[in-house]
Amino acid sequence: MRVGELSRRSGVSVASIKYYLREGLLPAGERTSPNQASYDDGHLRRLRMIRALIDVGGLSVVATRDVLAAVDDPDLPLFEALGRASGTTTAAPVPPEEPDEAWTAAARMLAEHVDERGWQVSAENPAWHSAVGVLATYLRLGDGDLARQLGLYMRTMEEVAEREVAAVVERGDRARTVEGVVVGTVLGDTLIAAVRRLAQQDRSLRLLGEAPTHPRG
Amino acid sequence: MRVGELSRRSGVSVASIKYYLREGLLPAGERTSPNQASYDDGHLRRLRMIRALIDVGGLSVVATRDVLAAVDDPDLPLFEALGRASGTTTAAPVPPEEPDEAWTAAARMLAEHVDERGWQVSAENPAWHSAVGVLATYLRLGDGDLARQLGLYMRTMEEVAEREVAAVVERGDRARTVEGVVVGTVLGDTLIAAVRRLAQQDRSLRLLGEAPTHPRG
DNA sequence: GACTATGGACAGTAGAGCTATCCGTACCGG
DNA sequence: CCGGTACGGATAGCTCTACTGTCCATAGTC
Repeated sequence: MRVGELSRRSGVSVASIKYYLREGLLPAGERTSPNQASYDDGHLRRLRMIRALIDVGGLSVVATRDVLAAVDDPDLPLFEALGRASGTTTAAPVPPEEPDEAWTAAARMLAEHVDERGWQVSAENPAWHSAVGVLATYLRLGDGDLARQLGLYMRTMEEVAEREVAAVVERGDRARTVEGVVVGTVLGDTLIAAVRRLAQQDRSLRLLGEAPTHPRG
Repeated sequence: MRVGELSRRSGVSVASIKYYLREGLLPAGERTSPNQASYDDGHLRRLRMIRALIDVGGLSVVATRDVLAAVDDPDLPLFEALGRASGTTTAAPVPPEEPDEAWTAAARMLAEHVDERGWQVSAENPAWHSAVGVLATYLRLGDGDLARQLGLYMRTMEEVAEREVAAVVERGDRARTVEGVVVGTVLGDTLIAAVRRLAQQDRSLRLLGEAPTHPRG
């Protein structure tokens, strides 16, 4: 198919498709003549992924390109590719330019919890810095209430990750698997956040007795 | 204190403070003369919250303003204020302009799970649309793997919310409580996402036997 | 052969989030 | 009370992101 059809079928404007091609998010089409090209279902698929990562996952164009590059690299271990999606989540706090008191305390706290659960994680995992940064921010803001929930979050996310990884193991095709994992990881953040809000509304209703303004349905 | 000290103590430039004042994120200082004002620890606190919500929580300036307005409104029920923070998370997918097949299927799926767990949530909760949007996106992208994890996410988030709400119940001061809840909710998303990444690395290591490139320490 | 579509290059745009400048007044040390 | 710095308020400007529009020469299409 040509670019017009790709645009119609994906709902993405031709101008934007050209932009994604320029920025390296979308591979070039197959040349049919020195200045003509044709695209296939792979391009359509990729385009839909791009929009999902940007619109739903909230990634920037650059972050999306990097994630997709990791997906495309067949030499990258599966969860290394996933790791590339790590640094791409919602705003990572400032890097440890000069670790202040809060940062140090936060790092110690995380390390203790991780050791306690026996997790094997690398310090290079951007998620590590991200977690420490959030913890440090919360400590700076006052009481360590969020910090006290860290154990809870780790316990529940361990179960979540266990099942997510298990679901991946029983697969064949590497390319499709990686795609699914990356999308699941990035979109999963948004889904989990939304589900958390729903759960909070339900629980607050039960525990605080506050009535919802409009029942669903 | 005057604006210079506020700037020094918060690490936010005077220009940015003026900007936040203009945009209504930060209340005006107390007038000491027709064109002079003084700020207190409340302003400093608020300023730190603003930076946390923007830098760590990833909220936009406008979203931050709205969340803070809800925090300041003493008539708003506690978890109604929290609900205001809902629409502010990472990128909500397109509103249901014209509910296509995927959207309808996603909505049905969510409704079934919610009914199954007996959650009481309102359709006005922006998190509802957000969840449906993510689910629909995943369905459009291909297999419904993420969708199959929905039950897992709901089960685990129910436990998380249960404990978060319980932690809030045992409090007194409304203003501080709301602040803590909002910060905990928004920053919690980032923390949970980071912890999920760490857990995924650990579990993938155990289940897939992929060695981390650099062990922590 | 007229007409539309295309690839490629590049300039332009809109919005977000600041940042800089200016002005007239206020505070502060000497 | 005088010079210098700080302040508040208003407005203009800047940087970055994510497109969008225009142009041109060539390709495909009826």
